[in-house]
Amino acid sequence: MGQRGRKQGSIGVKSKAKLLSIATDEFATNGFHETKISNIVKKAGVTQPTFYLYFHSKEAIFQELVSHFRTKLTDLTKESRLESGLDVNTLPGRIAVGLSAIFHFLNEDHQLTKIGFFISTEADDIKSQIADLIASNLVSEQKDGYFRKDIDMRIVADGLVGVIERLTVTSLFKGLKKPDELAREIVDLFLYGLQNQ
Amino acid sequence: MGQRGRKQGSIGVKSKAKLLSIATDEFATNGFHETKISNIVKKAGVTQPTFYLYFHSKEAIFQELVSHFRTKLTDLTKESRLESGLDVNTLPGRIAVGLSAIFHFLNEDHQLTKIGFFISTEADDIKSQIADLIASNLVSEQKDGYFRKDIDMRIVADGLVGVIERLTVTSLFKGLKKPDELAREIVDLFLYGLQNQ
Amino acid sequence: MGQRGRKQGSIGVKSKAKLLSIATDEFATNGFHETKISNIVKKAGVTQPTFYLYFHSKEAIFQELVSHFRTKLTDLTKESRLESGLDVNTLPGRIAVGLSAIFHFLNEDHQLTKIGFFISTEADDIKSQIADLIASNLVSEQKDGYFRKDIDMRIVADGLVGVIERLTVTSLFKGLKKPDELAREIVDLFLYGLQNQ
Amino acid sequence: MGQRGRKQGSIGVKSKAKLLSIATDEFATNGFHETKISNIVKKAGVTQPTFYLYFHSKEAIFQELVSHFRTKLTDLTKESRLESGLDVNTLPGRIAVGLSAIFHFLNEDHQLTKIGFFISTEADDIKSQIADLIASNLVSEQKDGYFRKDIDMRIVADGLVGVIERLTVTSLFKGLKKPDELAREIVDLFLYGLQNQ
DNA sequence: TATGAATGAGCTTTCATTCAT
DNA sequence: GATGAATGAAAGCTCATTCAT
Repeated sequence: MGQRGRKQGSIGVKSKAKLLSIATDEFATNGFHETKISNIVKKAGVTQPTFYLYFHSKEAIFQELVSHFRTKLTDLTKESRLESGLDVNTLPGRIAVGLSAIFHFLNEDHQLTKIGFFISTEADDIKSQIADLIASNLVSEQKDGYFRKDIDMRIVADGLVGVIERLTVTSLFKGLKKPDELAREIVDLFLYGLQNQ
Repeated sequence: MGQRGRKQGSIGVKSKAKLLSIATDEFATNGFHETKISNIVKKAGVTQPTFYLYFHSKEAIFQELVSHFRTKLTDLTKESRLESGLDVNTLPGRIAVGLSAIFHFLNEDHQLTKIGFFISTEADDIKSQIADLIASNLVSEQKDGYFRKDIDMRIVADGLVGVIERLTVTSLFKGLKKPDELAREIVDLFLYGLQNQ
Repeated sequence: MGQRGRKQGSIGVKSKAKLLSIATDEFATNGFHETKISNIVKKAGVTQPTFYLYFHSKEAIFQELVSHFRTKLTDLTKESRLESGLDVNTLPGRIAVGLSAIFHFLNEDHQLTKIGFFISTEADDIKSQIADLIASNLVSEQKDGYFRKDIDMRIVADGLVGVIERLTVTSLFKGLKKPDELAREIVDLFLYGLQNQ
Repeated sequence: MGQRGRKQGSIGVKSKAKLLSIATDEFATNGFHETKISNIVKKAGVTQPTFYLYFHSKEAIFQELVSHFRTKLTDLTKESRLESGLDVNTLPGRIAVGLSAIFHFLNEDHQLTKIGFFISTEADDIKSQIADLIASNLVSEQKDGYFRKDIDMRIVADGLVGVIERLTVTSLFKGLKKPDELAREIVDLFLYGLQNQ
């Protein structure tokens, strides 16, 4: 551990934050392997050993970013479960709120989202975890009579994660839609489908 | 004329095919950077210079795999456009056919699919291209009156690609659903939605 | 005046002593290069700059240990010279006394002995110095008629140092023999040899 | 392993031998840590990767040297055991022969001897192993009636190893004595002792 | 008497790639 | 069609040491 793990004054905290922020950019832009510590520290205006004052290794700083992403996202997903006894008319709006919160988070730091969703080796695992949470929410909501019963919620949950992931980059990141709009449109699609009514 | 301007006899063809096949496995399993040429040639039973007889570079062999994937997938997508004047009742089945063909292809070579969809830098680009094609199909099908008009087909197309991508790994690769089932369920979801009718 | 020209109060003295003691353990256990200042200070509960308050450098603290060892050992060796006019019958006992004192010292602090005898670059030099002193003792004792004249006392002295060094680790440190026993047995061997009389 | 372990032509063998020889010098002169691979390859006229073509690591090349030393020395020691039924008058000569062979080997490559006896971490272990072999020889020779029975052969063996080690550097390496002389003098000392007869 | 923060200098190791044969 | 041998270029990481406070 060396000096890592000792108390840090405000200067140290600032240095570490700067390194984290630059690392986020670099990892998101160039991927893990193409990101060089030498480059990060150069942009941060410190030397290589300083980097190792705050992070164990290249893997460690990357992991710190991924873990933060995962925690935030799973928390938001958990919070999106709907209570029972809701008026069916309010359903679309209520679902959209949860989804919108997720899109807000994903939109907050594009670079971090890229890392968590596409760059990290855990990306797949994270998406599965989110899908699990969503599936569990959907099943319980299905039991509450909010949704039709003849559909496999595992498929819906996985599909929803795919939709979120894809629209995040194609629509949200490009500024084509705002989180709330996107949430509303997805809810519309998933609730009512494409059929000509 | 093969790679690098040399004529290749059957031995050369065999070596090249072997290298390609092993490379597919390695890239899919370990990613681009963790895949070492030294490892590929060891498993293929040839030396490093032999590798360079068939491929310009590590990038080149990787690109060969990705391009193949992209071509096959875009072709299949193009073929899935529906002609006009269809009976609306046959619609779900007809859509499912196209989708099923795509899942069949994705299921054919898991490793190649992983490369094209998740490992390659172009993954995002490929998905966008597929989404473009699907969007164009959907819009024209929408004009044919097959779908409701008050929905943004860009969103639907991107979403569909996300659904395909995600369910490919979570369901198809794990053998939980067959291509046809998966196609049918997705069509069901996208046509009729989740609402309790 | 202490190290580096500063007066040292009792706290400083304690810190320095602690550093020295921990350094002894570390150097003896891990060797010079494997011993990290960062490790020493961590175990001592101080920071790196504090270390440099008491010692110029890693070399300096090491040197302090080695010098102490050397001084003590050479002093003991000098004291072991026998006066002339001794009764030949008391000879073995008298020699053993000197040798025993040396073993006592070597046994006092195993870690320090390891450093002085095996780890330091000067180890060889120290042993040569001891051998010189012993040789000079032996030659003068030889002139006093205590030993046979047809033997090269340089060889005997060097050999004796080798014996001391080796038996220190193989016998003394393992607690197999006490200093006095060891001294007596060595004297027996060196005086009378292995021959079947 | 990379390319290591493949068949090597005569050029490769030469490169490896050169690296080994230079490494021996460097390790013996500067110790393990002060020896830099960069220095070894510079002196060998090759680049760093070439080094790793032949050796796994710095540790590995060092180990190769130490193992060779250990094997040679233990073999020689085993061969020095005396058969039973010898004329007691030939004893000193016969013992000296074995000892002389050992000194010849130690004198052959001073640098390698330094590594095996003083630089390697295993040095102590090697000496113990040699002492074990010698002890076993001595005990069996003692049973054959070649030596007095009232002496602990463990002590003699360890002592002898110390004597060998020390005289190797102080006498042999400096050219003060030849292997045979040295062997003879040591035998004289160990058989008859210092006493004035 | 002590520390938080930082660094200069350097080391081992890796890998894609190539040349001569 | 294939190989033994070699390399250019760099990357991650470590450590003793110091400055400002």
